[in-house]
Amino acid sequence: MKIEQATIKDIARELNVSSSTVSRALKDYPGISDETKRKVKELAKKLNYRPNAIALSLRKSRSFTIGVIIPEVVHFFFSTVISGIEEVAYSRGYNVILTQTNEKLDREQSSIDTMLSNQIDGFLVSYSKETKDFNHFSRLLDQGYPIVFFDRVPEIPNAINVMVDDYQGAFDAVSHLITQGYSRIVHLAGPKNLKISQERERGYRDALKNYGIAINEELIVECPIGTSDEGQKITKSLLDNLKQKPDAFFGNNDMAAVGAMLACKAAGLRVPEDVGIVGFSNWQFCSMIEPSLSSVAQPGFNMGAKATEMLLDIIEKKVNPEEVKDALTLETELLVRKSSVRLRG
Amino acid sequence: MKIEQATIKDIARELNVSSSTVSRALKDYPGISDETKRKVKELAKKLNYRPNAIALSLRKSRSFTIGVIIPEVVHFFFSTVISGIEEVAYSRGYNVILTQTNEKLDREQSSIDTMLSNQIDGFLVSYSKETKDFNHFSRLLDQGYPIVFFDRVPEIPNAINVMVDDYQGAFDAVSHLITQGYSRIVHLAGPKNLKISQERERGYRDALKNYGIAINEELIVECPIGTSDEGQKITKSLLDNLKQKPDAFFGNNDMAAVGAMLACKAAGLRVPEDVGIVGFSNWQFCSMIEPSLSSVAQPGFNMGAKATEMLLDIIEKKVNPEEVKDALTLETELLVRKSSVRLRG
DNA sequence: TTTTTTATTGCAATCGTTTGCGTCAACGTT
DNA sequence: AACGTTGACGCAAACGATTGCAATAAAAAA
Repeated sequence: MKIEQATIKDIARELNVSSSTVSRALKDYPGISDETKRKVKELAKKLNYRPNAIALSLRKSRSFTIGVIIPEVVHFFFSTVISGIEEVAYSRGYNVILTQTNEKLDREQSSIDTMLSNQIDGFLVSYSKETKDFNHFSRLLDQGYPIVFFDRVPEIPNAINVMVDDYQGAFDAVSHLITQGYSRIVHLAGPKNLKISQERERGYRDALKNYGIAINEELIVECPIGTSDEGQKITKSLLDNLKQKPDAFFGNNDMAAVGAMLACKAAGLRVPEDVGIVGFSNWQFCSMIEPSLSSVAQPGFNMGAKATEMLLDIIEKKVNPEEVKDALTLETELLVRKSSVRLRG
Repeated sequence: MKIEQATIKDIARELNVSSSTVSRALKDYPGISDETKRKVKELAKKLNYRPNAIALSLRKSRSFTIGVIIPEVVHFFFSTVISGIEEVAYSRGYNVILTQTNEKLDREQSSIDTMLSNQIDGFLVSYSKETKDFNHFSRLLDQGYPIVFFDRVPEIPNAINVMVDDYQGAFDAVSHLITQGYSRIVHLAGPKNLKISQERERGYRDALKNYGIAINEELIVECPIGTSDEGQKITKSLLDNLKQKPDAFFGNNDMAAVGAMLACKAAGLRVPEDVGIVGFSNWQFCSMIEPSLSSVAQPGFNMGAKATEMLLDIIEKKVNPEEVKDALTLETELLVRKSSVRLRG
């Protein structure tokens, strides 16, 4: 049988005082004699008293819990973000309740509902690929619920967004490929409705423009799923069908880039001599494959940490959400490895 | 300003009935007139009423929340486990609150404390590498708290454990290497205090014995950290120092195995012709590297799902913890890829 | 018409904690 | 001796929902 936790009432009864006294004694409120405080604390320790956070939540209409909504846990980038969130939340005394949407809108909706029921103090969200309409978030914002979006951020009024500089990251990656002498650069793009995909594509285009290279729309291919299989198939079909063979691939993510690498190898092309490849996200495996994959590192941990700091600051009213800059952009870092270097520095 | 949620009282006041009536009407209790039910439900919908789960928790001493304690989120295997946990918990109407210990015992302790404060209904835990003593868990079990351990499971009375058959997985992997003609097989072992490490080592030893190969203790090396860097360094020093060069590596995990692969390549050895390599866990990158890495697949999602099913069954008293088998072992699957095949099938 | 039944609803306690306000005795001041 | 202070504590309401036990009125039975 489950042994119930000792409560303030138990302590009060045992000591023949009122619960108010016990409560105040435990918190070192003035107006309680040292003698009483001593006795209360002693008994509390002996009974292994633990305040009931649920009762506290009810009283204060605060739960010291934040809700995290992400597309998928099994995703290196998101798992690093979670790690950052967890660290900050823990150190500031908050709990994290987590749900993954599996990229489904209805899961997103219902997760929000149960979190609201659970009186969470704020949301941290990266929305699903299915989400094209943001009314469910706007409504929450209007009602004054603190929300901080990260990575996948919506363009709606009053939203507070933490993201990486996808544009710059892509721009850097493609510029790097160009300076390495690659010029017919394929972009394995992401889903068009995600702002991050748009930004990365924009960075790709601008880098080409910047070096005076004409943009060939045939070289921009959407990879909606984002697996290495998909990248492999798409790359193969490009290699088979394009008259002008491409000589480099910039992947919207690392999985697609690896797919491209495998397809190139299978086609007898050497990486990086014949084909240069750069990915995005810097998954752990980038440095473990042969040749090692250059990639744009996103500061996942940092993003989670920053987003959480910001959310908690808003919750604790340390900052006014109206006054906070509506977007915080974190720097990416291009990690140049073997897959994209054919000139000696 | 945050707009407060409508409560039962709000509905009651508006309709000039008591809160009891509203409560019963909402739940279709008998003894409430259809007319009243209609009006209550209508207004509830209009006010966007959402039951306050906190109040409910307080009343019922149940929170419909389970606590998950894991070493690290950023770990492919654990993230798949989380995914499985999340799925089952969600579908059965439970919330998941998550903490990572970062392999620290004190984090483990304090996570348990805050979870207890939050009246969670049960624990799902995979303990930290620092944990050598299980009193904090035994105490909880004695008090009747439902706990299900997964992957890293303790050997304490009454514990309910879900694990993979590490022994068999290791046995299969090493047997496979032997039948491929490798015989001087190194085992890059895990931390000695983890049962999973012990089991994998036992599988390694028994496989060798089974084929009549003498066990050379020099070939069993502990890799306490478990990164690819560590694996690489250790492998290099083995290659440099052993008189009898090893011809295969069985890694306690994939990272160590990849490290071994890189070190071998760096030493001019060919994989799999000169050296065979098998890892453990089947991380995503296994199929993306060259040569692709053979590995023992652990059913992470399934493990998370099973453990959660079991925990919720206990919580909901669908099963009696005394009667449940104290251990559930899931099958592993050896995925043979290029890194360990030098004989044609 | 009186009594019994039935349908519908309200009261109040409960879960554990906090907190504004009141109480009461002991003490100090003039 | 009468008064004001002060120190130490208790009462009771509140947070939101549930639920056993009345309570009330209307309908049915006698």
